[in-house]
Amino acid sequence: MTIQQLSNEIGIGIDTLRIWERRYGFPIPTRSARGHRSYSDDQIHELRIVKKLQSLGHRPGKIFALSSDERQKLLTATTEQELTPNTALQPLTKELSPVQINAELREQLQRLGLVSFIHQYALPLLQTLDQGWTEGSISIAREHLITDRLEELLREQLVTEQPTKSQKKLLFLTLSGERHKLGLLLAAALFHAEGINCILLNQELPLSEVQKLTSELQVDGVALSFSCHYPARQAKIDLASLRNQLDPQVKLIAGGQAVQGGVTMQNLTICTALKQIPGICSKLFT
Amino acid sequence: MTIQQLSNEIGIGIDTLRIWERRYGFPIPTRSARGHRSYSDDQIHELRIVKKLQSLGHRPGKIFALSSDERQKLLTATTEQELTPNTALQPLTKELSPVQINAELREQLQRLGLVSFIHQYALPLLQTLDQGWTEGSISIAREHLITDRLEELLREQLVTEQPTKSQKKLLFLTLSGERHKLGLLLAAALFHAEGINCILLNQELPLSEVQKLTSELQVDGVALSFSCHYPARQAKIDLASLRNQLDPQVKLIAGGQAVQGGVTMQNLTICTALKQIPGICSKLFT
DNA sequence: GTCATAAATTGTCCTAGACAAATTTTTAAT
DNA sequence: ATTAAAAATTTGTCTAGGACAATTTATGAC
Repeated sequence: MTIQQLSNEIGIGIDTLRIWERRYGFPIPTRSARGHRSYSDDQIHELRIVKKLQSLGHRPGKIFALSSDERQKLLTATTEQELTPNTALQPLTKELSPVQINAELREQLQRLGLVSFIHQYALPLLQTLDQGWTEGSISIAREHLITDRLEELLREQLVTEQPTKSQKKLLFLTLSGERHKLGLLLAAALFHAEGINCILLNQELPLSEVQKLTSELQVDGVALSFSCHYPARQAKIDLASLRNQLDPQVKLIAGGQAVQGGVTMQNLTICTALKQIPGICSKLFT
Repeated sequence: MTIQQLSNEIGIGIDTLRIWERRYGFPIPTRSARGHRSYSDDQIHELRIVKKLQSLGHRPGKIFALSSDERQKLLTATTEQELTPNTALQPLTKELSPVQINAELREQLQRLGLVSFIHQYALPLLQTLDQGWTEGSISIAREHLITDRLEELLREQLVTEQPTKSQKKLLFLTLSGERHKLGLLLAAALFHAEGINCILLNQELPLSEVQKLTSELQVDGVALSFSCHYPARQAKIDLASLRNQLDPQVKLIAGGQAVQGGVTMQNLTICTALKQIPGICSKLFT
């Protein structure tokens, strides 16, 4: 596997991969005849764990000082505590076909209602998938499959259930370079449950286009999500720029790991947890 | 705008941007205090046009030999001929709100049926959007918005209409690095119309995971899409590798610009146009 | 005209170095 | 001993210029 492919695959920059090799001596790939790097499956797997540990707050220096086994241990140690065991999820993560997955998800949604479904079912499910990947009991393919079905179901909710006659309209989007949209979707679903008219953009949008769209659609606010992969510094800059471009009356809401670290600004609402959404709603729109 | 952001935004590699500057003298960005490149809005717009021309088959050497105006002319000249004017589309591309766009799309779908909707409405619409962007009459934001609603509608069709009791199951996916999924979605919708049970993955999948998923889901075939942004060489390699990994009984179908250039292989079906889908269906599954 | 060979074009990789932002450690002061 | 400022370390992203294989175009022989 090429350095380019690897970078794409696990979401670590090419420059970063090279400098890790130079500084920490890992990963050291084999070289092709032309001297190009070629990574093994093992190295890819190791790097996934490294990436995971990093996003959990550990720094490269420490991560690379550990052996492969120690890393694995650290990973389970770090994630374990957060797990809320839920036996109801077991079948979903194991044997069901996509049709059955769909059926199961829909049934749970019916039973719990949208809000409880997200908090009591979807979030634990996502945690379990994560945990399962850590343990090696769930393949990436399966994780993607289930996440995909869940996304589909939630997206459907945004369209089909007509919101109550709230005049409030919110635009949900991610900026170019932010490929993680699940968090945004969950947030949108919860805002939807609060009676907000939610417009969710699946495509990533250049910063400069956001203003055009908000004025064209005459929305009352814009909600953005910045995952841990988005440079926190950049998120801050982007939000400031956006706040500047937008009409002061348009609310600006940001969520995701990259904005947890004390981004503060006039006229900007940071959403640190999905639980806050009802509160944010009533604060902004009443 | 940073070189990294620019690269993300328009889909041209960082190395490529630098070497274009070295070789062709464009774009030459201003430099920050530390010597880092900083691109202007004009340059970004120019580069979008360059990218477009390139994907239309023109080579960089020629593109960069032209002036800005000449490039614009060449672009309109190249795309113009393909346009099938359709006045019915006009309102959609101009003034409607997302809710109205949704309504309009749904009405057309109702009226035409899925297959005709795609051929007679969706494809011309996408062409018009493209054309509109070229002329500068449609913003990127609006293009994304409409594309997004269309995607949503089509994706819905795959779920809601239960396919007839065909035993045939097809998995539709894109490999890591392929971010364009619209073509795949259109194809899936047409296969769906042929009575195939279509499982569409929204997430990009590593090559190595595809085999696991096909065997786990026991699908009868896998369909992949490779847009013009995917390196054609790589697509060929990936397909060969995949064909090798998969059970010979599992059909392999590939589409998109990157596989138009004479990729041939045992037991691989190349789909060069959406019109071919009914034929492919009957050939593979009867 | 057709085919093989040579030349030009093009994108991606290479090395090695620099530096700012963020974080940690050390030092100084109360 | 706690806190604050200063120094050192860590980390990711940028820089430059070079190399080369894959592809496309031009040249020449038949």
